[in-house]
Amino acid sequence: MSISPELDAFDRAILAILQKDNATPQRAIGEAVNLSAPAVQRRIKRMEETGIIRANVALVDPAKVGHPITIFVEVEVESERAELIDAAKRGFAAVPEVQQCYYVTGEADFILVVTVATMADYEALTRRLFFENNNVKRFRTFVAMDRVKVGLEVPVG
Amino acid sequence: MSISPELDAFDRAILAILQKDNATPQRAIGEAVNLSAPAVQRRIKRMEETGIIRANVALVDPAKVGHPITIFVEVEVESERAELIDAAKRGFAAVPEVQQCYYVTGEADFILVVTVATMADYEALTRRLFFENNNVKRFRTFVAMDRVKVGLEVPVG
DNA sequence: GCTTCAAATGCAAGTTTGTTTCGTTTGGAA
DNA sequence: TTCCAAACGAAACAAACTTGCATTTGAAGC
Repeated sequence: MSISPELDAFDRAILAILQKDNATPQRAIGEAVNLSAPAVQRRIKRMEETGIIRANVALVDPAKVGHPITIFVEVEVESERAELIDAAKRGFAAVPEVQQCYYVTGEADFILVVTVATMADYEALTRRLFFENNNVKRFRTFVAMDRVKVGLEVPVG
Repeated sequence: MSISPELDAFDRAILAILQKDNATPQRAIGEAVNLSAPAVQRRIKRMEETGIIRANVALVDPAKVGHPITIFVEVEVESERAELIDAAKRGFAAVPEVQQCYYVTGEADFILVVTVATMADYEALTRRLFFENNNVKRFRTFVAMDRVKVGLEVPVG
């Protein structure tokens, strides 16, 4: 499929702006990178089509919508049989409170980022996701006291 | 400061849409939630002003811009003196490759999410951030083999 | 029960932004 | 040098956002 569409300096400059604020008018982007608005528009469209831009989204402050608690969970599984791992991936990904889920090497198998309203909710979630799951050997919990830096920005410079 | 401006069902429905795609026309949002476009626009504006919506951004596929490797790092510090912790927070947050940084309870003090082009880059980063930092006692690395679910979406239902 | 007032709404006009068209330029390859 | 494909900018066009205004709604006070 994708013929790795080789980004030039214009594309990178545009991405840097859009990763900070994708509501920036194309005219303004154009002025910033020395390109006309249509040129900017065509490049953005192409990057969306090729999947370089995965999505355009609003970032919501979790605390202000009733989810003040962010938690990291390291999960260790019993068996790494492909079939069971896939099931675990699907299971974790399907839970809205699980914001992020990574399958990792090292002393754990999965790392989850979870957002909840109360510790009671987290406790209920652990029961559902871990205690009632035969393939989960053990898990470790890290509660965030400070979300020092939160984002999904990728350096493009 | 903010007198938590109490979200109603309309606001939540709008947020749910914007967290998936903030390029959705306000008219379309209006149809989905049974409100006129101006009403939608005013609610969005208010949520942006009150900080419920933190930002509007494009999500970029790291692999397609030359950062195919995502790594989690658990960092343990020597001293938890407020001054040193603050310095660590500032130091981590200032690094572009550090996409996320949380100060946590538990067996570690910080958890970082790092995005790099090569393991050599990561190795160089560890030298800079950890080995050359007297307050870092130890760190553990987890390399992501699969980014099962990646986002910052917060449940609002 | 009636009045009042603040907040939110919808419609319609006005403005900004996004998109398409089209002719031109640019950089390579034949 | 010629040719061709890709990308560009200016301008016309379409769509979306924004504002003003009159109306509705709901709760508090009389």
